[in-house]
Amino acid sequence: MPELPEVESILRTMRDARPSLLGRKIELVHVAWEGIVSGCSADVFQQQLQGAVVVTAGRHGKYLIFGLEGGERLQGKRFYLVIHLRMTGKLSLVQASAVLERHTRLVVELDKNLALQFDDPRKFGRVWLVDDPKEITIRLGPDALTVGFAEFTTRYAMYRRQLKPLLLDQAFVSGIGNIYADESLYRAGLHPLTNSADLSASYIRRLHAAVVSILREAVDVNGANIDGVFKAGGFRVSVYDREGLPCYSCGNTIVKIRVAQRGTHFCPCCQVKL
DNA sequence: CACTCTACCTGTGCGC
DNA sequence: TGCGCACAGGTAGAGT
Repeated sequence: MPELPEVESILRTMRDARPSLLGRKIELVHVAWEGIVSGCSADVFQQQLQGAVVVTAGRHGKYLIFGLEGGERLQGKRFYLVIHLRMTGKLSLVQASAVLERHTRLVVELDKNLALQFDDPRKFGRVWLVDDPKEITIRLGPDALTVGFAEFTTRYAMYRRQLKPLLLDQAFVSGIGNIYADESLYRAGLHPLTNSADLSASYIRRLHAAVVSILREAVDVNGANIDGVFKAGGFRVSVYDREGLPCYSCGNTIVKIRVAQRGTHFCPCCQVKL
């Protein structure tokens, strides 16, 4: 269940660790399951990737964005490989000789005897080739890890809806998933069913601070966790998946409800409905 | 705009 | 032990 911190962790591994994905030339592309490719056919995807060099690596919300140059697509012009891991996707930089796993959907073979391998048991993950990453990110709000208070407030004012689905809405702010939505609301002391229009300015500030601090802390502990076992990484959850267990703060029992078809966990004592 | 529901998928873990 | 089924959740899209 990669959310923003897990994707950031993968990005840092690919970009900053040795060996790095940056500078690698794509030699061969093997699409093991065609449904993974969005926006063009698997054949076109393979042809256009082959020969290109990875020159940049970035992220917006839960989307990984790799800049490419060379190859057969629009000679001389940079283009982009965009990857979304959705629920169960796992991306790793492996030795080219690595044995495919049962749920390997895509292998991008690189020079230096490396390969980028995309495993995904549930086939929810997707990859795109685009001329401009905005084709994907135009629909997304600002990245939740770095969004400032002013922009957060401006965008917040565009909606009046329950806080839980608002936080999950990638058009509002991008990168928050079910786990960190619940954790952010707990830290902010806000009930998930509270309507966004009912928050005072100080509560909006508190919500922003909660979101950003939770994500930063999660990024920090995942950064220490290099071997690709993610889930919630080293982050210690306070409410998520803790139904029936005592709240760390007040000792009352954590409750689970369904909000917008999602499991939603909160402390009925610490989280007030305004 | 807000909301609800469905589809996409398969591994897991429960009740019986 | 095994069967059936609800459940997990990110996103798109359709419908109210």
